[in-house]
Amino acid sequence: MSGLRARQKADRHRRIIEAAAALFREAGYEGAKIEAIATQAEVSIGTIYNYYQNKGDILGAIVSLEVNEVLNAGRGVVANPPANVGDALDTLIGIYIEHSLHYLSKEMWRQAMAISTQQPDSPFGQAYTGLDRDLTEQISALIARLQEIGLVRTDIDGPAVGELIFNNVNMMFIEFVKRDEARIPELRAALRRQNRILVTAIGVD
Amino acid sequence: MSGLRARQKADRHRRIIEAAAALFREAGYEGAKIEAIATQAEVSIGTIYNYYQNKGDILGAIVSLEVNEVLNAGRGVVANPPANVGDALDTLIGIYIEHSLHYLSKEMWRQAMAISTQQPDSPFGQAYTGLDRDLTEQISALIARLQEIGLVRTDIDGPAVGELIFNNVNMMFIEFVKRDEARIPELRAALRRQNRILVTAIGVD
DNA sequence: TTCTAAAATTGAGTCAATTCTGTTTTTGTG
DNA sequence: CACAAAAACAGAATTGACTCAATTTTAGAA
Repeated sequence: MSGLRARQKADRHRRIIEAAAALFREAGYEGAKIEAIATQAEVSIGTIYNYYQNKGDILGAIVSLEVNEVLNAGRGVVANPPANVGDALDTLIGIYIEHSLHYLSKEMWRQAMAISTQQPDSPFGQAYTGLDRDLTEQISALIARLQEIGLVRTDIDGPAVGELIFNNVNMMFIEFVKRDEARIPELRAALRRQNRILVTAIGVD
Repeated sequence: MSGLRARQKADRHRRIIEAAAALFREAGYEGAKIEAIATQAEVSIGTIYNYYQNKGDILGAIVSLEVNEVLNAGRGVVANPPANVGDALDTLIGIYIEHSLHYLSKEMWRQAMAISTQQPDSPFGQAYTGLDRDLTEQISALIARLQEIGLVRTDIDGPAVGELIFNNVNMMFIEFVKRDEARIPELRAALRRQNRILVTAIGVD
């Protein structure tokens, strides 16, 4: 049977993640001591390190859950985009931004981003890079879809536009999480203003 | 006299920075122990923490030196840009990128970027945000200059274009320092390809 | 059921950043 | 030239992430 051991393992994974997520929210990333996570998850410190390479990887697991939800929500927009380039971009980006603080606080995002640049080769660092790539591709897919529909000129460099847009969104999002007082509506407005330039450049006349 | 104390202070600052810069390069950021920096700078551990709030701030001081050099070098291009929008952008961005690894290794950049997102309110975090803003403004200034010369349409949103370009450059640079095997020529080529879209959008016909 | 190898768990111990408190140096005043 | 207050220094003590050797649990063969 692959039963007992596998079940216990999955259960411990879940308990660790839940305990960590709760403590990260309550006490912040640094404030959540490994010992406290271990106690709350009812495992020992050593066990946590058997499941995750380091504290950052625990946060990484939580971030992946969130970003994958965002990607999923984005699929709907790519399949059925609003009939206008500006609105299409705004809708997709809006989904990214509105979902982003569902499970993760700004402080958790800051930590996650920091770890992913600090240790790009760690499991989490690579996963994070992969998620960024998936998001970029989703934007590129939207551009391609808009080309099919005839809303975007077919002679533009789609992938390059996708990268440009994602990089800008990502950087704006980084600045957003760096300032606790920054608000979502202002972020979206700034992005619309920036994207307007691209919309006129790539839209059919 | 405000002499002795101030002179010793400046001297200690310099010794700490020099020791840290040398050790960061040799051993990497994590590998450079505070104790070793203290020994090499001929001060005690406590004194280092009297001068800098934490290890990250020491790195921050070094990064500021580098970025300020880059900004300085950029001024020349803004004052006298090449007579072509694509080349002007490429020249300014080229200066940024080529200077970037002069004093700082990729590993040091990664750490610096990580710390600036992790602790946006620390002295270094704020300084880093300020440097980013200065770079954005320099790009916007170049756009404005190109508008004066008549190379860029005057009906476009200059500041928004500046932000868009800088955010993209910055994000590409982050990805560049995250991969040790990434090379400068490829980075610059990718940026040219992305900027081409904007160049056609904002250039006069 | 009993036994053995493999897998998983445990928590005391290690290591390095940061803090804290007592000591020394500098300054400026009488 | 003392001397007291302020500033700076020193390094031992603290703290918390992470390691590792010893122990416990599980799987499955006999």
